[in-house]
Amino acid sequence: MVSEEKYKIEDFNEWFNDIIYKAELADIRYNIKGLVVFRPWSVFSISYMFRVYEDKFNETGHQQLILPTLIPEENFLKESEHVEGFSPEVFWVTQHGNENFENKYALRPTSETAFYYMFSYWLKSYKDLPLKTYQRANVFRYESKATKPFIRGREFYWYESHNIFETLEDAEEQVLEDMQITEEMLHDTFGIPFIFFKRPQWDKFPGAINTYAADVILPNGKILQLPSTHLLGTKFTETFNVKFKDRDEKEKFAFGTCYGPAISRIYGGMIGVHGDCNGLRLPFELAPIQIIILPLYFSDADNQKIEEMCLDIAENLDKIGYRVKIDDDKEKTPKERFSYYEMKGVPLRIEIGPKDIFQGTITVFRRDFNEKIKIYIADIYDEIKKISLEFTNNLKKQADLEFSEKIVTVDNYNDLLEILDKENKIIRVPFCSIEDGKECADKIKFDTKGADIRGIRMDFDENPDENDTCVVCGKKANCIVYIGKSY
RNA sequence: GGGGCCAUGGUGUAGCCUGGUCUAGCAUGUGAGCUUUGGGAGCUUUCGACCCCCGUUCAAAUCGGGGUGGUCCCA
Repeated sequence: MVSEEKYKIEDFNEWFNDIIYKAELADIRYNIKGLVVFRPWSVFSISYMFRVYEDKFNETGHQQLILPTLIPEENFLKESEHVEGFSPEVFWVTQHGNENFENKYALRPTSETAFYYMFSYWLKSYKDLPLKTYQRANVFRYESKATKPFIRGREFYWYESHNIFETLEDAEEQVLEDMQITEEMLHDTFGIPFIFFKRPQWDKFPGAINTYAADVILPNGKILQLPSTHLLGTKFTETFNVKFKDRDEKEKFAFGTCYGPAISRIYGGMIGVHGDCNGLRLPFELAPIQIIILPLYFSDADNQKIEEMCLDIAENLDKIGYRVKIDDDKEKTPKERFSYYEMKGVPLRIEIGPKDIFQGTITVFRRDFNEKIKIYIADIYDEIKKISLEFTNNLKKQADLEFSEKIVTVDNYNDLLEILDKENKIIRVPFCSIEDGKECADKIKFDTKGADIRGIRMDFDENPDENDTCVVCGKKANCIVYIGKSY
């Protein structure tokens, strides 16, 4: 692995590819481009993410469904903006055996056109609303950009939640709930800082009235879009004839939202945000092994006693409920085993050697601070409990600090260009409008070779001063936007 | 969609420009054995590779064409 922190910042791509391979997260040698094999170490954490997300959906009144992977072309073609947005990326299933299907089927790139087709059967009365559903699914998009394990694959794994409501206000409430869920999952549970933005009108989900998305900043300053939620209004309900009879006995179209946390991509983002020059760092709850115990044998030591102590502690920790493993591989020196488990992101490592036996201690290495501490045997379980409870929060605090340092406020166009060109930073500036400021956005994109207006933040109100002007066109600024280059 | 770079054992690479000496070097890994073990151990031994097709040539890992795959940058 690398010896300098700056490696991760300056050559994040190399770091990422390296860690994917060395920590055995994914195997990219599967012989279809953009489709990769997820290996046990990543699958464990990803499964955990799915579970906590599922609990959260259930808790907030969503019902779980399973819909088919194939979507008939006729469903897909119904909503024109949706078609236009997704068509270039759709995988089509066109034949069975050697015979062509009369009408082809899409491998779902997203499932609005499957859900709304069914909603039209299910929705009859205002009493059926709200109808909040979700499914766990793999979806397929033929990405033309370079693919990257977890971050951008042609098949990825997500939850998609599709909800319909009586009123636009109810739907808007749902968007807020989706943001709250994102905060609790990504930030509180996985320790990933982000900002939720309302996207500019020219950068919406195909078929949405408004799009809101969480942006994460990777160590190289590039932005990774994580969960997004979309206010669909009546676009899909009108297209699919999803109507209900209201209290006033009139038929009305329901109002829809959709929310799509791509778990595989969240995992990729988490790896990037928490990792360091020694490899992965995983939140305590997400680590496949939470505590690794290493006996340090010496030819002139009481190795049997060391071994017994390791077994004893392992057994007790296991009873308490930690995921523990002993690695007593005598072929590998301590150094090698240290590095290996640090690289894999195991949160805590217990070392027990002759010195520990002599002193009545164990040595604990904690991956959140990368430091070793001595703990007296009598205090082991209390201390480990304490560390385990604060571990994830420490990762989160470190990530929050890095995140805040990556955002720079500027008030003129030259500074904006300079910083976007030279530093791995996100810019915060006054801007004319995310409704009709596309010309200014295009100019920025052109001048900076690719930076986008990410939108206005949703977590709190942020207004420009009276005299603030758009850094591009000089008109009165009506919003504060954030600008950066995306993955 | 446009452009650059790359493809050699399980992995990372040298060799390619200037074809022959390549029976393909090095590191790591793998199997066996001994000594080690508090921050990627040492010795002995074993196994293991030139992406595919076509062409040039007496001769191709090396040159040319095509394909496939990877990777990075730009829209």
